[in-house]
Amino acid sequence: MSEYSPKEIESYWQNIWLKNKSFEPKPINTSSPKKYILEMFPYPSGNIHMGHVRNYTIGDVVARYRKSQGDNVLHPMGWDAFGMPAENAAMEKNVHPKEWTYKNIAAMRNQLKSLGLSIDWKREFATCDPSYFKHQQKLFLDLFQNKTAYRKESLVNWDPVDKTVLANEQVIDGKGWRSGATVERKTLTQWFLKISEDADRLLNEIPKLKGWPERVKVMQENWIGRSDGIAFEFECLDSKGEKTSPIKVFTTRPDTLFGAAFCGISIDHPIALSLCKKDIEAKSFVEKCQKNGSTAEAIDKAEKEGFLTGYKIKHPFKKGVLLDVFIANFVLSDYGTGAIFGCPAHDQRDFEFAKKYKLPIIPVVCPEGENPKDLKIKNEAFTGNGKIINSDFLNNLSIPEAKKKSSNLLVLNNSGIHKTNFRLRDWGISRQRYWGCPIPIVHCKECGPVSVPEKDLPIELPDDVTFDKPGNPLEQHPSWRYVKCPKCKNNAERETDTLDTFVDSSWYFARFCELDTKSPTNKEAVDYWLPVDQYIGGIEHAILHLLYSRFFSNALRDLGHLNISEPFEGMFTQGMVCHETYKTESGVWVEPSLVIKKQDDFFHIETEELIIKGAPEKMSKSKKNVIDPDIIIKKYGADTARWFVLSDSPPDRDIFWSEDGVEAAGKFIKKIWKTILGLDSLSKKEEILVNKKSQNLKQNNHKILAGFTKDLDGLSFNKAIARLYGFVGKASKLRTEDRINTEILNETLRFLLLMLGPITPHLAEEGWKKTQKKKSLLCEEPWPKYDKNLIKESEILLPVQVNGKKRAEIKIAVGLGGDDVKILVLELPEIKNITQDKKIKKIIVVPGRIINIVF
RNA sequence: GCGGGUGUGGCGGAACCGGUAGACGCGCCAGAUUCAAAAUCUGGUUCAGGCAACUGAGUGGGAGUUCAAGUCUCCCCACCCGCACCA
Repeated sequence: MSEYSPKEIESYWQNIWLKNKSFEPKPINTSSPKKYILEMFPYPSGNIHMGHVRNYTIGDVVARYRKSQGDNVLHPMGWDAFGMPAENAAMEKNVHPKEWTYKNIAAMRNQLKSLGLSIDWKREFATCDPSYFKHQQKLFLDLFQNKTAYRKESLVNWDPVDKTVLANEQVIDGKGWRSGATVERKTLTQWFLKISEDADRLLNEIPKLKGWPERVKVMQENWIGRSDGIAFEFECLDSKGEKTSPIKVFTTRPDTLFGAAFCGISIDHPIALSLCKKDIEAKSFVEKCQKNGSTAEAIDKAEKEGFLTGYKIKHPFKKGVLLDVFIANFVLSDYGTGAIFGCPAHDQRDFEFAKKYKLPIIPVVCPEGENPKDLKIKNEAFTGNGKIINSDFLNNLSIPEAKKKSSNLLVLNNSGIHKTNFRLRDWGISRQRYWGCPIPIVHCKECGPVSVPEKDLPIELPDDVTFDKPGNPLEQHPSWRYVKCPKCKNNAERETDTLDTFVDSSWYFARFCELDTKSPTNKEAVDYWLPVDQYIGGIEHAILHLLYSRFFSNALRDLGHLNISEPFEGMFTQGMVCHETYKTESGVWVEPSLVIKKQDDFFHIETEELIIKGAPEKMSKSKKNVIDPDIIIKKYGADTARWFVLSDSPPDRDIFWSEDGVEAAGKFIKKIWKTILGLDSLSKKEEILVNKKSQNLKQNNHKILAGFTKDLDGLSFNKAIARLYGFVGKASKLRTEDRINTEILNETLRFLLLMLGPITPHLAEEGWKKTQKKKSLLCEEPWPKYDKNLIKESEILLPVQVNGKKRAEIKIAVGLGGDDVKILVLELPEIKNITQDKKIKKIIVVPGRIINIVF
């Protein structure tokens, strides 16, 4: 075959690799170093999209390259298969979630295989396989036993029509995204994992994550949000002036206590709750606050408001001073103690509150260089550094000194305790849904929540369910739901909540190490393979998935399933795949394939309407700017698609899909194929003599290979591909009359094929078979070695500057010393012209770099 | 508001430690081939001026350090992303 035909060769090689077990790793006792390469597993929506193509191509290049470098590579694939879309499909299309999911998996598996990925498919599993979630249930029971998993009441977004709990992002303008019903705040008993207990470790280990992008680490740090402060008590008087139980507050700024103007408590603080029972106004204020949404915008817009309770607190340092206690809408109930003291001069929220209620604004920190007497807090609170003023015994201290001194006093006199608070809350894992991993707990009136005995695992989902009624079908399935208590054998009920799908994806990477039937992980296998050396996925999982996985690894270590706490040694976040967007004048999105360009304007192919070209945006169905990978693979082949998503842009940046770009990639793939055949036929000419051109070619071979290797090591695929363009360009120009030495030609061809291997594996493999005498597979070949001595030049072209401006070039021998170079340079006609009668101050010679003449 | 990132030709992007700015690709222009087109091949392409050799300007803007700055320092500007009443 001389015509390049991806359709035939791609599926041919995919089958050969599979038959040959090329991508199954060697046994774990091998002497070669291990490399675990993993891309985030996909949700089986039914079709792969370009984001997957990019993600999995990047991973595949790394995996294939590492393998050729002699590493024992694990590169598995699976399915994040539980979750809402399957239930939505069940409701909309009347198809069972299980059937829908497995059908999608089958389709997507084929699509992924058509990309020619070096996956060990033997390890494939879906999180909805009972053989997977059986072990997850066991893990849950372990976590329940060691009290990492627990139940508590919590406020949830409740959709009264769909009878389900909604995630925050499913609440749009206070209404359920599907039903449109007004969402209620409801208290439900939910399962939680104590991730907050691990907060310090999760934070402290971030700097150790050397192979992670800086921004992901910063995002996690912010998310965990540690703050160190002090919790202490205010003595409290009720509206009759009688002493009641003290109010406990948390602050990071005890140094500003002398600026305190009020005390704020949250709407569900015990004092607020008891007040609501007696006071209608208090009650209506609290209700008003509750109605206000919890979305970011609602919070942003909400004015700071409070309700004067009549309670007063005693200032701990100022004898006889009493401050009002307000129920305040901006005090969070689930952070700190749900109560604060307000210092308007040095906290923006307190400042706004004080303005509204005309409370005193006393500055207690004076910025450096300002006169305390002139100091006025006008439009915003001052949160910067300075010296303490207006604060009695704290005066003239620095902020840290004042913090220390006031804290010590609070510890002595006001039950103060040094405390660290985290923004990170415990992880709510209950979902009132059918298509998720059942929680293996039975609720018994006598015994409480009881673990299902291990021998009864897995608790599978019942198949005979319908989705015509709102709510969780598990609740409406009596034979599944009503069981005997494993402990006392009395009537009891199964837990009908299922697990958040983030639980499924928090340990799948450990399961891939070995699909052990007896236990969640195989100790020997995880000890060998983990941590994942290179994890690759989208930035959208920068916080939750990665944080949960880090937490889970540590929890699993405590349970003896692993011996690492950090699961991902290297993390890489690839950019999105974007495409131009088109809209009609009335704002309706239009598919790019329906748009035609005439001169400088765009028109609809069918309706001939004027079309407005919008900014390139992430491919999404709603914007109708998706390109189906299937179509691209059918038209150009997988190698072209792989080439395109790797070329042009660095992998961590967004790429812009363009028809011209793919077209060009397709053309170049064909050119590579022709070049392979050309080199092959040239190399049959038996040239023994080594001429200048041969030598140049040999040097080029080794130079390109050295650069290409460096690029792959640094994940700079766009640069690697740019090198290949040059390499192939040069190789394609070689002619019989050049009389290139056969051995060197063979080397050119061999280097080319091996470099192509990770990027366009089918093309490379086909070329290998056709041109190399060895019967081996290219994907089993070791990476070629370049000769460092060959890369060194004997002569180099150096730029010559005059006063920092390039004026000439000079070719000199590499080892030539400074003074010799100076003499040569001054003889150059271009330089003579300029320097003529001028006095030269000095000549700078940077060996191998540049020459600069200064006058 | 806080935090992070980015800014280089018409476009995507190269440029190691400060040392020839614009590699490579797209697009565009010219030529070869062809009856013609497609495909392919060859060459050109930062901008301005010039027939040309050449000259001047140029990495978001401004200052600075240096023989030399896209790269280092300071101050601005624009855009993107994340978080956001966390006391």
